[in-house]
Amino acid sequence: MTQDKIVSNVKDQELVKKRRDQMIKGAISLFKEKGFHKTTTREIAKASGFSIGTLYEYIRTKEDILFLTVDAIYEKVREGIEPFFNLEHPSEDNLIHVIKSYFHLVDDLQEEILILYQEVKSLKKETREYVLQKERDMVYLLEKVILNCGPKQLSEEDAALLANNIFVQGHMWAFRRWILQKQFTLEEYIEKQVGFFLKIIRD
Amino acid sequence: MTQDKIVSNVKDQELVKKRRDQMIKGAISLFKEKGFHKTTTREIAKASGFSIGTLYEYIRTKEDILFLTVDAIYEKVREGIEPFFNLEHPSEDNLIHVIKSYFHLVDDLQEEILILYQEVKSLKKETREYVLQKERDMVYLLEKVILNCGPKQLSEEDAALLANNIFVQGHMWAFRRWILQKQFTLEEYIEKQVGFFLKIIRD
Amino acid sequence: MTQDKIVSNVKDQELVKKRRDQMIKGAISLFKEKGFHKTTTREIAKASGFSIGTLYEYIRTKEDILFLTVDAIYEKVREGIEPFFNLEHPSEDNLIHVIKSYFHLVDDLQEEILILYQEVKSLKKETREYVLQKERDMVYLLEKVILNCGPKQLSEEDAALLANNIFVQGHMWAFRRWILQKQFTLEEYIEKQVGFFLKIIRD
Amino acid sequence: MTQDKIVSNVKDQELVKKRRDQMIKGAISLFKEKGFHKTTTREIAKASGFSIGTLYEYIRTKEDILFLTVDAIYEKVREGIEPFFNLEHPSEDNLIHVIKSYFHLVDDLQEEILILYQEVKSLKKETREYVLQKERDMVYLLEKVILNCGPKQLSEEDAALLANNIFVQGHMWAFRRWILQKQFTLEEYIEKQVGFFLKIIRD
DNA sequence: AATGAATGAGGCTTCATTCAT
DNA sequence: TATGAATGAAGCCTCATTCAT
Repeated sequence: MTQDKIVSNVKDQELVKKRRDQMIKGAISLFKEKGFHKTTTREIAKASGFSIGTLYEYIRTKEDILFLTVDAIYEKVREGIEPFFNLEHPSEDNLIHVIKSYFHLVDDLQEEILILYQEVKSLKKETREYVLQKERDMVYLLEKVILNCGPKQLSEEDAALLANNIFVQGHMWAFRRWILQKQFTLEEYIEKQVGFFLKIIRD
Repeated sequence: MTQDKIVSNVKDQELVKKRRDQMIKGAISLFKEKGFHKTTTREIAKASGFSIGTLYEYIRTKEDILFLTVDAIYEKVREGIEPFFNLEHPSEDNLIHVIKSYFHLVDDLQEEILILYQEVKSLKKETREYVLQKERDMVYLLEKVILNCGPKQLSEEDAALLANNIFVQGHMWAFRRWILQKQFTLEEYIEKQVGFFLKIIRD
Repeated sequence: MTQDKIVSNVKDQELVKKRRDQMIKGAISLFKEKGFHKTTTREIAKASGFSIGTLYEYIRTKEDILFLTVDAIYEKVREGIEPFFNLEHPSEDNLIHVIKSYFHLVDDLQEEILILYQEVKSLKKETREYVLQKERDMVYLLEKVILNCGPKQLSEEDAALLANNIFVQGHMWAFRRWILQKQFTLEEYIEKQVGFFLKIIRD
Repeated sequence: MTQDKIVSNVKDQELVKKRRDQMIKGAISLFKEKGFHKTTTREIAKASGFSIGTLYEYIRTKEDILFLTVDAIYEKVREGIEPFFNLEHPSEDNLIHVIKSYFHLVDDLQEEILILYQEVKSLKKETREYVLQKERDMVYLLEKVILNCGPKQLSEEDAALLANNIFVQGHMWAFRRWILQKQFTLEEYIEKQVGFFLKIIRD
């Protein structure tokens, strides 16, 4: 489990979980506003509702907070999509439904997505690898559905690339909102992107 | 002109240009490695080949360096694509040529693209707007070509969205290289993405 | 209260008072020696008996230290005179006693007085106004006594000017010591100035 | 001569005088505004009408500028009073005339006087002694006149102290203007102070 | 477990002075 | 003589982390 990767002085595992959740919530709201580097540990402690001393009872370094935060965001995304996958009975309909749901999810988590794009680089190699694996897992899931439910049989490679495209097209709704959200509503955006996608996989 | 937005103590404009170019070169190589926040002004001065005092003769604050750097990257991209546009005689062939050239360019500028994704947020509103306008201009150019040379007439909105998709598909070659470059060579990636694109614009 | 005008990170108000008092003591001894501008914050921290980090837990900027210091000096002066005023029963005797005590006080606080003359200008408008008001209050007190106990009735304006003269004649014992203390002992100086003063207020 | 105490690279003595006069004029206006320490050598060069390089052709260190400036102010004061002394035929009338003229002079030179009070301390011992001697000389002159023209014979010591009082009462019109100039016009101030002075020396 | 005062390395920036032209 | 670009020591301040209570 993710949180086990971070050492805490406190023994009570439930408490650790609770405090870290407070911490993540505080950190996300601060990182949205000013980014990881411009946010101080004191600010995080305050936003989490406890003292700087307490903060350090539950983590070792500031980077630990970034890791917990980034990981939590990936979990939010995963939790937000997984329920929509019908892995037993894949179908184009289900695929489209998954994609649309994913785009709605990204719209909800815009700022969180931005944090990923800006701060993952600041993680050290090992933890970065760990969180990127989560992304890989999700892409792989989507790839499988694409592969199995297209009307026409796609190559694995095409499916893999299309899965990546979909993922990034979701993200770009967040990180290019300064241009996209001026021109499209979310629904328009979804319709168009799904439309393009269908042209590719059909026929 | 961009550099006029940053105040320098030095009067000789040629020298200012020269020193700032040294600076940008040094900064890019450092930002690639460790990002803006973890790079110190002293390191930038050293990498630029002059003293910290000299550095501050040519800028006012560290953020000025980020602005100059980000702006220079956008210029590199612009200079790298513009020559390929044949605006007098738009054609599908030219469009495909532009797109392929752009993907090759992105491959060359991978690290620079990453800097954009990670650090533009650290610019203050005004300068951020300024550089984003450059991106908008490029997208608009591509949009026009897409609009005029499709075999089938596209709507302006479709063209706009497709232009954005192309741009981001370029970038993602850089920012998702941990996943894409494991599965595809650059040429394969280009072939596939262009193939998808053609499916969309050709009926 | 004065110290409330300066923000501290530390919550314990007693501790804030204690640390700031250490700070003021250290700062005064340094400012006496080399003035505000030539004294570094590190020197002040060291002279105060704590680290630079701790120093900044109790103030926001170097100028805050100057304000605290200047204000403390004004307080020293006020505390040094006020007890001598017999406001219920004003009399020439009491007036003379006050003046003499004040001159002795100035002799004790020579260096501190010099700090006022040299550094108050470096305070920003608002805080400068604040400390000058303390001086005004003291002058006004003296003015009242002069007005009420002269053998001959003085005009308010004469009393006001005489109060200022007395105050400055005290200060000048400090800031012109290079000339006055070569020619007079403190007692001689007091006798003469008081003598002159009496000539003015008596007929 | 004063300026000989400061070394210059330039040989032409007339030029040295000219450039230094420009420099003093620039420096005074800057010191009035922001004080010696907050004024940079670059600003002084600019206000003087030449480059930082040229500035350093005429002085050795920033402190040299302070010395030249302070000395020039003392000279202004001296030149402003001396003509009024009638040393051959001392008289009370002449004395009063001198004092009044001096008070008017101080009114003209208020800001310059403030510079003296705030910055003389920043001179190194030797140069400080040098300029203070100029003040001593002026006081001594006044002392002699007081001694010789009183209706009643004063002691040398009384005369010396009165001379100092007059001098400082002039200065205080400048350095306590925040309180005095709210209550008195210059003429009222002069009348009152001269009135007090006459009460002391007559009778 | 929780607190928050203390620490000091290190970052950004300024500016007096020099020196090649 | 005049210029102004270059220098780097040094100043102010921040902030991640520790530790005694």
